[in-house]
Amino acid sequence: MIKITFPDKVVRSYQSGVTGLEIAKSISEGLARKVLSISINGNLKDLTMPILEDASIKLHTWDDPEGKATMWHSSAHLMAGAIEALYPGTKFGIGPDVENGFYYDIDLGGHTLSSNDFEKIERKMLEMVRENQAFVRKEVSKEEALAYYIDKGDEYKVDLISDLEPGTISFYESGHFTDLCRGPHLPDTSAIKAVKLLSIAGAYWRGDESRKQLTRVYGITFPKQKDLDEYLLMLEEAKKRDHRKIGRELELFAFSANVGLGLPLWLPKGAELRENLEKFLKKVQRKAGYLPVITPHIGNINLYMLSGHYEKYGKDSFKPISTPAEGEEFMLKPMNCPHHCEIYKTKQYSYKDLPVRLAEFGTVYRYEQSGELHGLTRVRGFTQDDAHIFCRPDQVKEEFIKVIDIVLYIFKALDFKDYSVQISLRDPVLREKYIGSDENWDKAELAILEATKEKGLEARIVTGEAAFYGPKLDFMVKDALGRKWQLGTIQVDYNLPERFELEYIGSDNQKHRPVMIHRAPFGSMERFVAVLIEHCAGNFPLWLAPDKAIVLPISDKYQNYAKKVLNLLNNNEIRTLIDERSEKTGKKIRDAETRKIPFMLIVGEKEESEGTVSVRKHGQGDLGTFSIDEFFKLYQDEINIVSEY
RNA sequence: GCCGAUGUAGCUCAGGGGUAGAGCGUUUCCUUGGUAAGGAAGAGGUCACGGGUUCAAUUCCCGUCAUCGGCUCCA
Repeated sequence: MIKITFPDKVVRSYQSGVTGLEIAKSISEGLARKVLSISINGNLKDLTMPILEDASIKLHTWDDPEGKATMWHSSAHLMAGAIEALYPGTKFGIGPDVENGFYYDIDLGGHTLSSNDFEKIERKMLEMVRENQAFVRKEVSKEEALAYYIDKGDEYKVDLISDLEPGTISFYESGHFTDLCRGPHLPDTSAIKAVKLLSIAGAYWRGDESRKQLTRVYGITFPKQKDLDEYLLMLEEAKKRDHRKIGRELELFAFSANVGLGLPLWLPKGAELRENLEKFLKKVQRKAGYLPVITPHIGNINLYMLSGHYEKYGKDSFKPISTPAEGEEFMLKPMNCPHHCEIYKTKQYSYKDLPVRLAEFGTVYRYEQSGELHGLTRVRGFTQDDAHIFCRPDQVKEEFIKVIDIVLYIFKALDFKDYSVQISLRDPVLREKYIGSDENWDKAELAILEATKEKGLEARIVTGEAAFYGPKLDFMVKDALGRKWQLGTIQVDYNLPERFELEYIGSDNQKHRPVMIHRAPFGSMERFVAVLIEHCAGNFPLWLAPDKAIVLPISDKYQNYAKKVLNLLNNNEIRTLIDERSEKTGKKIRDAETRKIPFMLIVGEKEESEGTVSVRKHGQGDLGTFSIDEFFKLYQDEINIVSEY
């Protein structure tokens, strides 16, 4: 007998060799029907795996991330089996579960697959589900595994196995399909009730652009048809929050082929929104001791050669601009850092002067690959809410923490709760990707790790994602469809100060090198606004909304009074519109609601005679009648909701 | 840049080898109405662009461009 400990600390005895499925059955038949996989001592395993020793377990159902993962991983095998049956000779790369479903990378030889083929594959998958195929684990030696795939002619699997340590390798067999796989899997396909293939894409083998491109098929499965229906409905709803759609509907921004790809045009309402955000951050930065600077949109090519940016990114930039002077070339500014370094160099600093914090809403231009452009989130011309902090080595941690505080304050003010934090360090192998000494890199990375720890931030550490001059701390927020975008970024840099020979005079009367912190709490105005739009679905908080109110006269007879109200509000810095059309009030309200204008002020005979307005709040309905002064108070109370930094 | 899909009015979309439709929006007129759509008439299209097949192409084929979903990249 062995002792099995459940998550609630209850301990029960079972025969040695009992399986997760048998344990589930011993609890209830209902659980046995729902259970998908098991964690044994914290390791995710097959339900059919015999448990031979005392263990702590947790049974996973669809309600757990682990249960979903098992279901989707098995579904990837199911799909691969269906594709192999339909397209014999297909070679298989990898097929993991992902956040929403699964994919499989396949090589169909000369055949091409398109979304028109999805239905056929889905039908085949469901057919295989009805056969109730079991997932059977087999363990073989590395040699046997290699022999199997060499014989099958699947070079991708051979490639994968070759990288594995010698020893036992597991295969999973379901129906006629056998796959190299660590597992775990469902006991059989019976839990899979609804199948939907979602999209098709090219994906480079092992994520390497120089290697062959495989066909990646994305899909998702559910234990109930209803769950699939709900998921598809959720996707439809998410599309309604798309910033590109709302940006057009609310007249915030646009693109023009004549102006150029990825070069956003900020329309009047979008510009107002952006300025509100800029004003907000400028106020915060003024309090935090930042000094505004302004630098040109172009810079001599030598500046970027000095910084190292040209060597690293020159070929991916807009081409240099030639001038009438022989051999003279300028670049469109791809980043602000070198300019700010030059500003630092215009005077001599004492250690007592540091830190110096230079801030600029700096517009930069980067020639992003055409396939990468995406609404406002990935563009070729954008404005960074940039600043560079030049400080003494002993000030790095404190300054870094202060920047984290600004980022967190902004996220709080905008109600961004669902963000993740990532620490990007250098790749210790590909040393040539970076400039500067290992000693400086170690110092910079340590500073970030310490500051993050001190702030209690739960950060994911990723090696190889650092900028070429220093490690980063990034704040990522998801868009409506769950795609992660990097917004706020903070970077520690010991290298550019060396390249630019930046100095300050220390208390020892000697020259010392300052440390530079690059930081942009929004990241860029474009991307931040995009994510903000998707976050609030265009229903901006009052302090950000481009237009605050609209006056709706009930009929033409009250136009004069309506205009009086309009002027009164506009003269009091409340951006207000008026709807003078000869339309019914219901229509005017409907249109104002659609335009997501925070306040609707309805005026008719009653209001004119009393000198009042009837207030309707966007999304909330009628608030009743207010004198103008009462409305001002209502407005001020709401606009002051943002707490002070 | 690469893979796949898509491209018809300002927007959302239908149609289909015989040169084009709806709703919303817009314009004009009527209507002067109290909390999410009043009525009528009109204007608006090189059916993305360039080739090819055909008596005839917006429709079929090829190419280009753009957009969308991914991959790669992201200072």
